[in-house]
Amino acid sequence: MLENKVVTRFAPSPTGFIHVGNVRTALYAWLLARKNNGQFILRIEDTDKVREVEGSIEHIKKSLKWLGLNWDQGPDIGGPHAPYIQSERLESYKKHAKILIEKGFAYADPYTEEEIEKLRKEAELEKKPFLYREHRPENPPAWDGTKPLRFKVSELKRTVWNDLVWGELSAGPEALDDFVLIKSDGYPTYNFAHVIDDIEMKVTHVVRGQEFIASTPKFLSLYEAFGVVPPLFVTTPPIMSSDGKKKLGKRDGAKDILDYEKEGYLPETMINYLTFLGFNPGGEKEVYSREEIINIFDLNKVQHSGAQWNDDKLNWMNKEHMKLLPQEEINKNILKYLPTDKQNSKIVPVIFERISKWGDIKEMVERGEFDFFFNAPVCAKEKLIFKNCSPEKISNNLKLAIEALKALDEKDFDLESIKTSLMSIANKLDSRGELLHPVRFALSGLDKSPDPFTIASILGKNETLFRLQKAI
RNA sequence: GGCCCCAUCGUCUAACGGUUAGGACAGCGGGUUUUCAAUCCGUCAAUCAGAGUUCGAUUCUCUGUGGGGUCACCA
Repeated sequence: MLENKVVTRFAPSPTGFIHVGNVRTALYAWLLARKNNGQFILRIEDTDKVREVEGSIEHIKKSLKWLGLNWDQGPDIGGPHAPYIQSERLESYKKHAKILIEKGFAYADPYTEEEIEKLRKEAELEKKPFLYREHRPENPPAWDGTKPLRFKVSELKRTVWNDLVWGELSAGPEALDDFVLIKSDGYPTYNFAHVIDDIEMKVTHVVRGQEFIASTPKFLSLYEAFGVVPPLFVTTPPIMSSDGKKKLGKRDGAKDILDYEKEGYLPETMINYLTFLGFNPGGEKEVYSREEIINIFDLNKVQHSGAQWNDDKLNWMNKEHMKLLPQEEINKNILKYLPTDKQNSKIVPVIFERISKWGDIKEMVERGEFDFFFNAPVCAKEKLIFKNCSPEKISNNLKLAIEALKALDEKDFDLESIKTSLMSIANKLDSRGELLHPVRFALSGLDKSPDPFTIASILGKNETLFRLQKAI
């Protein structure tokens, strides 16, 4: 029973942050595990000590936690196949390397890096693909750990395998070569380590990006050498950058996933958006909760081609998810992004309808878009004028507004009453703007602002009358 | 360049071989309570090309074209 459980993993290398491309692969692996009540493993692939970046592991864990991609086995929490950090599993790789040597599937590489580079250049000049196995040494030295250990391809054949997303895939014999298993520094290569780990950790579904399709024949030849049935492969399509048509990567400006948290996107949005970038369950619904996504997720409906990243759609989707939040949650978040001197709960609804992510509030505050709620604006005279009305007419209209508003009781000074009151005057004019524009501008001092009724209801009776009077 | 993969509106995508090729984002136009935002309504917009199979092809086959991936002691 337990043996049939779906086991997936996310295996990042600690070379910095993870971006949306990495996250989506992790997400699909997580969804697959959750959908099948399986196990999701977090494994750290730190076999390249040169590229390793301090603090990456914590940063990656923080990213996954923010997104809610919880793992069942991994660093810190452990599990039946601990440790989950490759640099702590070197003994295991060594053990498996020896098995391969004994079986005649591995040998020490006697060449220096320079010599190999030379052979590679020669092949390039002849316009032939470089294959190490064509230069395989006849009598390789015993492996003492100081030379790279290479896999020995035994059978050159066409490799055919099945992928749960793409269906049947294949590659010719040129995809098979004597690749390095253990580097001269003693660390295993990705090609070797991840296969050993996947075997030992009983991973059933290897979810990975399509950049690994080309090297799959190598992985399969390794499984074969060990006499182990390979796991199922689940290959995800790439996410393309929004401008060009390149696969999104750090070099093309892919952002740290935690930047999206800083900008005020909801984790639910990222999950929803990323799932649907390369997957669609059919139907017209697009906004889904995390639980709904787990239910509808289906490998058969994963796309095969790359999908361009689109910030507009992401923003739209984030707004949709924000609308689903309970009111208290919205209030709390908006107040969190407002400086202490501007934390007026009355302006919360006004702010909410103008943002698509919490971080927008910060920018609006920086642009001073809310200052008029707290300090009376200085109004340029000519801007009070609506179209080609005379100053006298505007002044007179403002007086009418003041009288009408004065008539309202302080307790009734709410949005509806103000609107009714002012509209009854405005409707009698040639154009409503002759009244509404100057009132709005007198209250806000801005070309773009909320409507006059809303502003007045927030400012309150006294302040509203004061500003209108001042404008006259 | 070799090998592998992919191809529907600008973008993300839907469509048992039979639909006026649908939806969403963006764009554009309009309504609502001046403007902006929000919201509602409307609108523009696609099957890469050419053969073949078929009564019928977005869908199946082949070729071409275009795009992507990969060819490390990186993962």
